[in-house]
Amino acid sequence: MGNLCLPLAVDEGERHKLDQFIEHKKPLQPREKVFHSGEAFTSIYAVRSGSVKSFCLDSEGREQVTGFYLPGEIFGWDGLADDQYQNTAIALETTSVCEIPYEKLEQLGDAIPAIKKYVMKLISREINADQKLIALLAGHSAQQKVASLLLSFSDRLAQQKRSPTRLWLPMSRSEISSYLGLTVETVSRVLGALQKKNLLKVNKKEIEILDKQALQTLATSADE
Amino acid sequence: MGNLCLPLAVDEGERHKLDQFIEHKKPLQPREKVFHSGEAFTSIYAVRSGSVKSFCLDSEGREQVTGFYLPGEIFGWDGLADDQYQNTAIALETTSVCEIPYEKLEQLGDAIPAIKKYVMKLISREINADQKLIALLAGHSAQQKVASLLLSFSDRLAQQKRSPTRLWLPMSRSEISSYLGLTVETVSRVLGALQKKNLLKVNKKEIEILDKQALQTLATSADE
DNA sequence: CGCCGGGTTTGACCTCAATCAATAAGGCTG
DNA sequence: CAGCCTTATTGATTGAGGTCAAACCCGGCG
Repeated sequence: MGNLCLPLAVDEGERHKLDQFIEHKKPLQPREKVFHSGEAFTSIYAVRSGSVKSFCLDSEGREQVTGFYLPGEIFGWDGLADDQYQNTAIALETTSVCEIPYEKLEQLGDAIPAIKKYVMKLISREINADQKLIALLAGHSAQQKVASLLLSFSDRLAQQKRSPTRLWLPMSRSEISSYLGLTVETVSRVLGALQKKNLLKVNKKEIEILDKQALQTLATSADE
Repeated sequence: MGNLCLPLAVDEGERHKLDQFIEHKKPLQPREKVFHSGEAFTSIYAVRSGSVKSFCLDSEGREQVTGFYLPGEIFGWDGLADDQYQNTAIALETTSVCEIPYEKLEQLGDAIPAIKKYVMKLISREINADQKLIALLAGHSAQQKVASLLLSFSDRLAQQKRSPTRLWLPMSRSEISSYLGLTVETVSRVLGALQKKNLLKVNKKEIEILDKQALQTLATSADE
C-alpha cells in the first residue's frame, strides 16, 4: 500500500526513500497529545485518519483553538520558527498520524527538488489558511463565521472524496466557539437559526447541508 | 555599506553572493504598490525604511488589512502557495524595500545551508505572527487589541534600536481598525480612554507610551 | 486669507453577541 | 436502572462595540 501521508508527484524509488523516514504512529486515543506547547520541535505530522485540533493557552489559561486538521492535512509548522511548538495538538477522536521528522525531510529535499518545492508549498498553505482565518475573525458576523466553518469542512471533506453535504463535526461546540471567537451559546443559536431557515439539518455533531448555495451567500455577503 | 536586508550570520564572500541578487528598489511613494493581489509571485521583500501594509479585499470589496511591516521585516510569503500574491502590499509612507527574487534565494539556499535555514525561519515566523493575531482577534476586547498593537509596535521599534516609547504610527485609524477587527470610532475612543488613564499620550499619529507596564497588564489580563 | 475636503474625534443611540441562568440530553459508573 | 456529570440548547437580560450623525482639526489651494 502506497504512502498516503505526502501525496507527492515523485517516482517509486523516491517514494521509497521518503517512506523509510516516516513513522506511522500507533493510533491515538481521543484527547491524546501529539505534541504540547513548549516541546522541542522535531517533526511535522500528517493526519491519516481521524482529526486533530491545535490550540494555545492565553495568559489567563483559557484555551484558544488555532486549527482543526482533517485527513491529508499537515500540522506542526508552528514549531519551526523557535525550535519548539507554540501550540499543543491533540486528537479529537481515535486518530492516526504520520510523524515526519523535519531534519530528514530537509535532507531529502536537498536530494529531491520536487520534495523541497512541495514542502515550501505546504508551509505557505498554512500561512494562507491562517490569513483566511484572520479575515474571517476580523470582519464577519457570528452567522458568517459559522457558515464559513461549515463550508470549509465541506470543501475539505470533498477533497477526501467524502460526502460534502453530510458532515460529522469531531469537535465540541466549545472548541468551535473558541476557534471562531464566539461563545458556545452563540454557536448553538446560530446552528439553530440556520436549521430553522432550512439551510442545515443539525443533529448533535451530525450536520447535513441542505442548501450550500444559500450558505455561501450568507457566508460572503452582508447579512440577510 | 553592508547589506541590511537579510541580517545573516554568513561570511563576507557569501554575503556578496547574496547581495548580487538583491535589488534595492528606488524609494516608493506613499500609497505606491509593491505588488497586488493576483500578481505572479516572484519575490519576497524586506522593508529597508518606511513601512508597508498588506491587505486583501473581501467579496464586498471591503479592505481587510492583514499585516503591517516595519524596517527589517519581510513580507510577500503569501504568494508562495499558489504562485500568486494573495494580498496587495502598499507603502504607507515614503518607503524603500529590497526585492529578493525567490528563485535566486532558493538556489542560494542550496549552496549555503545557513541561508536555507534562515529562510525557513523567516517563513515560519510569519506563521507565528499570524497565529498571534488570530488569538488576539478571537478572544480579546477592543482595549486589549489596541494595547497589544501598540506594544507590538513598541517591541519592533526596540529591535530597530529606536525609541520603544515614542512611536509614530504610519497608518490611518481606519487601517488600524481593519487590522484589529474594530471600527474607526472604537479605535479612536480606546486611544482616548487610554490617554485619560495616563497610559498614553496621543497626538494624532504620535503616541507616547507613558506606562508600558500597565499597558501590558491591560493587554494580557481580563479587563479592569 | 478663507474655503474646502479628508481624516479624526466625540456624542447619542441601537444591536448583536456575551453573560447569566435554567433546562434538557446523553454517556458513565455503581 | 438510578444518579451524576459533562455538553448542548434555550430563554432573559446586559453591555461592549457598532452605527449614524455632527463637530473638529488641519493641510492644501484658489
